[in-house]
Amino acid sequence: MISAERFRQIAYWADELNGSDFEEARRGITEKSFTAGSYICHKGDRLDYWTGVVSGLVKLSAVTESGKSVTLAGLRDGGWFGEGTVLKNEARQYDLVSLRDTDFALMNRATFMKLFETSAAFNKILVRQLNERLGHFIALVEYDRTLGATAKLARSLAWLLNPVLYPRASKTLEITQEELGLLCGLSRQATGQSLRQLQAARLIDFAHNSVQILDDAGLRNFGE
DNA sequence: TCATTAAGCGTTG
DNA sequence: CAACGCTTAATGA
Repeated sequence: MISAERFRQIAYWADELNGSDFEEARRGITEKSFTAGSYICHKGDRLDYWTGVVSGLVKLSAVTESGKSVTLAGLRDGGWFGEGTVLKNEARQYDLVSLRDTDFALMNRATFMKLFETSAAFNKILVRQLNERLGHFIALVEYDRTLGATAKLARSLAWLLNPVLYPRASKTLEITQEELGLLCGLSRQATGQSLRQLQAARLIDFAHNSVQILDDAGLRNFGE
């Protein structure tokens, strides 16, 4: 269980819930840490929690038939995920890997289902998240086939700044080029090169350990 | 063949 | 000391 203050810190949606729902949610959440490089879960595992990334960086990936790993999404601090899996009460369909030391907030399934069945505000939060993620996965279909390296990077960056999934996110990301490469399926040097291209196009700026987004619409539409 | 990558190394913040 | 840029040899479409 966590304090009300802590709850507000780690869940951007906390204050959308009314008093009793707020309490219900708060009581159902615990925190857990993972070190860099560890698997939070593999495909097929059960993970019966709605999960928030408090701090750190997480990769959501799948393994193709040919055996290579494909990243489906990156999750940064402030993001909440797994609502689809908890709702359907099924095993995870993807691998979840922490790219750095990461702290998670976990809402247990009983709490999640109770809120789902009784709280309109909670449903509103869920629908908003699911809808946004649907858009992400649709974009992903063309992503791998048609887009070049720089466009891939541009889309990944745009998603890490998604205002619905990360309403509190600043325009500056603290992330290394290697981590960024892991997230969008690029090597370190390809990532660096693409960053320079996006900078030349005035869509971003970057320095050691950080990327600043200057034009999110431009990033989303890059390469069209 | 041409493009991309992992590995190593010197430099930088 | 970790992150970055650059070179090189290997790899693969």
